[in-house]
Amino acid sequence: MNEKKLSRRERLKASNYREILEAAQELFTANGYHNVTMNQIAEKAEFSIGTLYNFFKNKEDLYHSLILEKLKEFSEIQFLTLDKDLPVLQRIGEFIDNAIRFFGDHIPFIRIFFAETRGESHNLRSRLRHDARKIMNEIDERIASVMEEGVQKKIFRKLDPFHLALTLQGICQAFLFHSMEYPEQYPEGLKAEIIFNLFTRGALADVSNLDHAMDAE
Amino acid sequence: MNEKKLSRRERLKASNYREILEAAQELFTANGYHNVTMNQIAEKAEFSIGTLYNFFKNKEDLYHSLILEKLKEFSEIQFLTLDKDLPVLQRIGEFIDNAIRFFGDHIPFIRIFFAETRGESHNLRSRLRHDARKIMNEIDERIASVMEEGVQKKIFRKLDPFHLALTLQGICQAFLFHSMEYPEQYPEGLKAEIIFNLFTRGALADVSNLDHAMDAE
Amino acid sequence: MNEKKLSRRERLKASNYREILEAAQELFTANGYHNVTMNQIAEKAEFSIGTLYNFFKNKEDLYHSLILEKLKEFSEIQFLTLDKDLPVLQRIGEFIDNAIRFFGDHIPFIRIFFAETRGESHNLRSRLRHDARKIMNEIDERIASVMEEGVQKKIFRKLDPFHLALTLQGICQAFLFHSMEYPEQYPEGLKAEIIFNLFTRGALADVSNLDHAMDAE
Amino acid sequence: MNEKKLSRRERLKASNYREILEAAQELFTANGYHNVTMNQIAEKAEFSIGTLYNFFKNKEDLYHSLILEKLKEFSEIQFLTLDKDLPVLQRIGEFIDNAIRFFGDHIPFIRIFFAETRGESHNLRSRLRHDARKIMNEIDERIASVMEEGVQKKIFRKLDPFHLALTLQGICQAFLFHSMEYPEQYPEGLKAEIIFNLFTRGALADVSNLDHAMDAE
DNA sequence: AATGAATGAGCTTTCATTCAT
DNA sequence: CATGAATGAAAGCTCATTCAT
Repeated sequence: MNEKKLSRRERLKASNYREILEAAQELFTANGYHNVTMNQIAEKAEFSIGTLYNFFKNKEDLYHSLILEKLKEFSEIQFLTLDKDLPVLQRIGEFIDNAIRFFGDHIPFIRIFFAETRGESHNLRSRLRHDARKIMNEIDERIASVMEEGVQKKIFRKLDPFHLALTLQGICQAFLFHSMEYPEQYPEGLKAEIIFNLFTRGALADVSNLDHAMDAE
Repeated sequence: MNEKKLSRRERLKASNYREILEAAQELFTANGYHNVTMNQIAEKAEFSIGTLYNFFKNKEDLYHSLILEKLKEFSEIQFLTLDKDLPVLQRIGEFIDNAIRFFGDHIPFIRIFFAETRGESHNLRSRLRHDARKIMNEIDERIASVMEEGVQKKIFRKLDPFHLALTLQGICQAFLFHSMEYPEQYPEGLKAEIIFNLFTRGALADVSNLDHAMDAE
Repeated sequence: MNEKKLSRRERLKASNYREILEAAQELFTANGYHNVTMNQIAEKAEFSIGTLYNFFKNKEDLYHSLILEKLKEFSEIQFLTLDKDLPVLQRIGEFIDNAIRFFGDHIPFIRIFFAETRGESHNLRSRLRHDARKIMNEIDERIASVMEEGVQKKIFRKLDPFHLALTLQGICQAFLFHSMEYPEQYPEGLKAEIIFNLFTRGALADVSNLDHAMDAE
Repeated sequence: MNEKKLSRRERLKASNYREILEAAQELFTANGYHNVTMNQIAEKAEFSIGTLYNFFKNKEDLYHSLILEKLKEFSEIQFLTLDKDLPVLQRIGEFIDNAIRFFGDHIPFIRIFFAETRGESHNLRSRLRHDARKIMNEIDERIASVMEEGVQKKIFRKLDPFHLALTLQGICQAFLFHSMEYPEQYPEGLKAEIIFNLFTRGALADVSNLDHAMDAE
């Protein structure tokens, strides 16, 4: 009984925490970190400012928590996929699927996400940078190990597995960004096969003929 | 004589303009838009604040001018290359070279650049977003037309040329970002051949065998 | 039985009261009124904030209670001494002893004490000011009456007894403050004799020669 | 002409600086540091808040400047007096006069002054503490050297000159405080002779008879 | 009684921008 | 044109206090 009571309080607290983060996410993704005030978040979450500061040390901390939470969610999904007992190429196909689906569901978030892990992020936010990078690296490393598996099984060419991982991530992100900026060009959604095809087979029509293609036309 | 005088004035004006932009660039790349004050820029450029406001309507305008200037510089370099009278693959090779070199020379700028073209950039800066995206699109379109040329010449597989352009850009950026975050992994600089190789030939060892590879291992 | 229960409760209550005040004293003396939060006091006292507000109307009230408690303690000690059946000069000697000992035991408290009875203490705290001053005045008056006794017994010169009281207090406080700021100059503790000597005999070597001393050297 | 122009600007600036400090002094002395807001000071000084922050780094800095300015003023007056080519006792007499007059003119300031040099002053204000104490110490040392002169000239008893200095300061301050709290008791102002008399001659009627007085009555 | 999450008025401080000189 | 002191809206954050449990 006592436990139940405690649990209810804790559940309430956790629920409030989530509500604040959700309100913050909406505002941050819509306006960017610097263009959102704590008052706005409080208002949207229907709490007082003081309550925000009971949950988070400061604005940075709130932001930090928000980004890392989403990133971890993404990371867990991808780890589950990459760890599956499936052929290498199928795992990679699923990885691409996941990326498209996850960011499709969080399209506006992708911007804030990249603003943090790639773009402007300085001074005080260096810890976030560090933490976010760590998670991203873990994902990259995990893809790389799948790539290595592919190389050893002679499915992939004998290339640096990490380079393969970067390539996959790069193509995914380029398509994601473009579909985000011009959603009208992808009426039925971004197709994972396109990315998969480009990643696996490359651009060339006739690989055996590369030298010739380079010199003369 | 009058003309000379005006010309001298104009040269001076242009030089002051450049000095302000340079001071701003250093500060913005080091600290990010929101963490740089107009006073700091004025101080670094050795002008008074009032003078900054004679050159630029406001802080946004200054930032806007700075980003677009750099972006145009990059765009011009790439257009010159893509317009050259060279085989398709060589133009693409040079394009990769240019990207690596340009961002290598402006490494800290790359962050602010992507913050604008990809990540957080909102509200008031929507015009900058629009303008920057326009330039980026022009580059993408120009690459796409080169890709199309490659497809028509049967050098490239029969794929959407714009998808090929996105793929190339994606791989370039993935490597650039990674080399920026972990410069120690690229002691002799990022190699254009790696990117070229991955873009053109893809990951697979034996393309003819794809179906088999997907199903069983 | 009922009485016993109540009594136990009351004892508990009184003990809690004391614990809160002690925690508050440590924090206030270390950081000053404005730099201590009710939360800090609650934490240090190992109670919840709510409990603090069951004992004290508000922060002012807590502070008020704390200061007056200490002041009364001091006052009681000095009254006991000044009321003793001893020669005037011995009572004064003991008074000095007490002052040194009391503030020696409560060195950090002396600061907060003087901040209240002398320095900054305004607006809302005017009642505390009034109450504290009342106690201090009672002490001063009591010393003055001892001084008057001394004057009547021709031990002291025919001076205003209250002036004598002020003089004694002034010398005591000057030495106390100095020893507080520079404790290293008083390795064996502040000596009551020094104060006693200065108070009773003054600075002059040859009192009869005062006029001469003033004019020529 | 150019010089005149500059001078006018500088004079204006200095005058604004003084106006802000004066407004601050009035408010601080009336309400204490923590009960005065920067907005109030700005309003009273008839400037915007921003202007306050052009003159002072922050609230602490403003306060710091104010206290030290007054303290230096007092210090200079007393140094001039103590350095005069006059008999020791006359210099001390003038010192007392000065103290009474200075604090008489700045009666409300005395409170804030002692709150700083004696009472509550913590954390961030430790530098002010240090600076203020330094000035006070310089005064004390200067008095002590005058006292030493008096001892060497056999005007004063063979006592520690610094103790004599402390005694003088203590008596002065006790009277000042009391006259501040109960101004109605000093209709014609505090008399310097009283302090001088008590300091020089002490309380005892018959010094030669001290031992007897201590034991019996 | 005891708790501690929620409150929100009110504080200090920043900084883009203006404009008289 | 150049200057830079003055501006003041608006931000982040604190903390005494309340009250449902």
